Amino acid sequence: MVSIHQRIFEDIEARIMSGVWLPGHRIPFEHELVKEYQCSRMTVNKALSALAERGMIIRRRKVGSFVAARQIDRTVMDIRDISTEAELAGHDHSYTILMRKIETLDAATATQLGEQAGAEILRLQCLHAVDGKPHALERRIIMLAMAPSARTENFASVPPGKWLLDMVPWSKARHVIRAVSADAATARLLETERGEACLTLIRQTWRSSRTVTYVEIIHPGDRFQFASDFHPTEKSVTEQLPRRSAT
Amino acid sequence: MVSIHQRIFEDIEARIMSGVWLPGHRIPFEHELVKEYQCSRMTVNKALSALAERGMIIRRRKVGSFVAARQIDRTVMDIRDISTEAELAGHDHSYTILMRKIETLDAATATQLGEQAGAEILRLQCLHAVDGKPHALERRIIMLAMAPSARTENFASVPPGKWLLDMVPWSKARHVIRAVSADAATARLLETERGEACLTLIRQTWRSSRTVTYVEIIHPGDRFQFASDFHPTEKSVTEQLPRRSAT
DNA sequence: TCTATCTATTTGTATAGACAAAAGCGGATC
DNA sequence: GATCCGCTTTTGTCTATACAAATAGATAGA
Repeated sequence: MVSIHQRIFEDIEARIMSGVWLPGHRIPFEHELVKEYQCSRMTVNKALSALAERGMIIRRRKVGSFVAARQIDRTVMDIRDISTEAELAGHDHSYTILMRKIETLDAATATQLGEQAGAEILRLQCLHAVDGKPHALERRIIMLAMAPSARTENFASVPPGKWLLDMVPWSKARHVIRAVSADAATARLLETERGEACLTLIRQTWRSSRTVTYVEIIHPGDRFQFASDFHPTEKSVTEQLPRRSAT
Repeated sequence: MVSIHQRIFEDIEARIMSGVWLPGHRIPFEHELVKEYQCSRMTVNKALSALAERGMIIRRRKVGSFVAARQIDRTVMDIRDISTEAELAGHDHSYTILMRKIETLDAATATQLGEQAGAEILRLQCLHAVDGKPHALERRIIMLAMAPSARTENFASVPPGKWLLDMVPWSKARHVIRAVSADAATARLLETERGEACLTLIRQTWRSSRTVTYVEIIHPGDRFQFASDFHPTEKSVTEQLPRRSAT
């Protein structure tokens, strides 16, 4: 039992995905689809608007709707908290806080983060293990002004990444993935060779244009990779249970 | 000049993003918003449906609409063709085809790709340079059964990645990002040290569950990184000019 | 020839009204 | 208490209609 607009959506989507309608091809005008599907224009419009919203077609007044140039290579990557990721994959996750101290932001780091030097920060270093083997080294800075409750949190039971996501709202995130060679200290902690290629994820999150946290997560290259499947068509169904209101 | 449904959308979005309405919070019922904005229910419905489509709220009949749990850490990563990327950044891009030969798929590679050994493939190796410096080594396999026109294409004027995107439809892609140490051959081509950390992107694309192409793109770690900004709210505006129809 | 204006077409937005589907809730019954 | 039934609320879909905005193409004018 599907609705009409959904059927129109899927019919057109299928023709685009299968290559029957190639990029640039003009999709029937709304009034033509109205005739074809025996429904009102609003219904057709809803279907086409959804396709446009999804980037599959482009619509221009007086001109028509066209199959969009292939959305070349934009992919959605799930970048999860390590503990969440390990759990999902059915692995065992543990972590150790190696360092936790409150200091003030030095000039160099401040510039790097785009913040004022002298701001009070919590600096954390944390070693994650999956199934007993070192899996990632986390170096984190938390701006205490943006997350004051971090001052008294010892992260004994919840790892900092997860804790922050639950406790501190953010509005923008920046991710950078790079490959670096392990320096001596990192190699020792990760139980790998010095110079070994490591996959580093850097994440900086902001709330109203002020940094909330900055973190580097360094994975040994032989034990970790990012992967994502991408179906250009798929809806992002991320049903999240609101069964009980948090009032 | 914004439409009403857009204003409703943005008002609610802003309250969610700022943390005024936390996850689990009940959003006013449609009829309440109708009163507040002095508009019809269809208009309110459009705004709320869009928010739901975007995953920011969850709607349940008879119950209401609720702010969704924070979409923790899903980020959209633009993984573009190298030449496109370079152009966008205003850099100069050139490439050399190092190898181009037609062979049959050996057993090991076939297993890796999930295809039948013995299939005819085009094997390519291509060195990309940006602003005159080696930037990436591309090792590609094209399944000739899925892209027969590749047989006669010499990729002299259009790099293989771009050519494939334009010419060959695909329905699914898989991306893997990993860090590896450069072996001797790779290091020489990329003009870097052996053992240097490299950022490798692997992409495999399928059409109707058969591989179209498989490619490894190896970047020197000191000259490349993946980066993406993520605003949980933002629409994915990928305006692509259809000015001239390709009929 | 070039420019400004008009016109027709297509999409975008909005409305009021209708009914359907889902689901919480209370009451009746066993 | 457990189960079923019907009531009510809220969202989901659809229609018919209307006008606005954009704009390609035609037309008129300089």
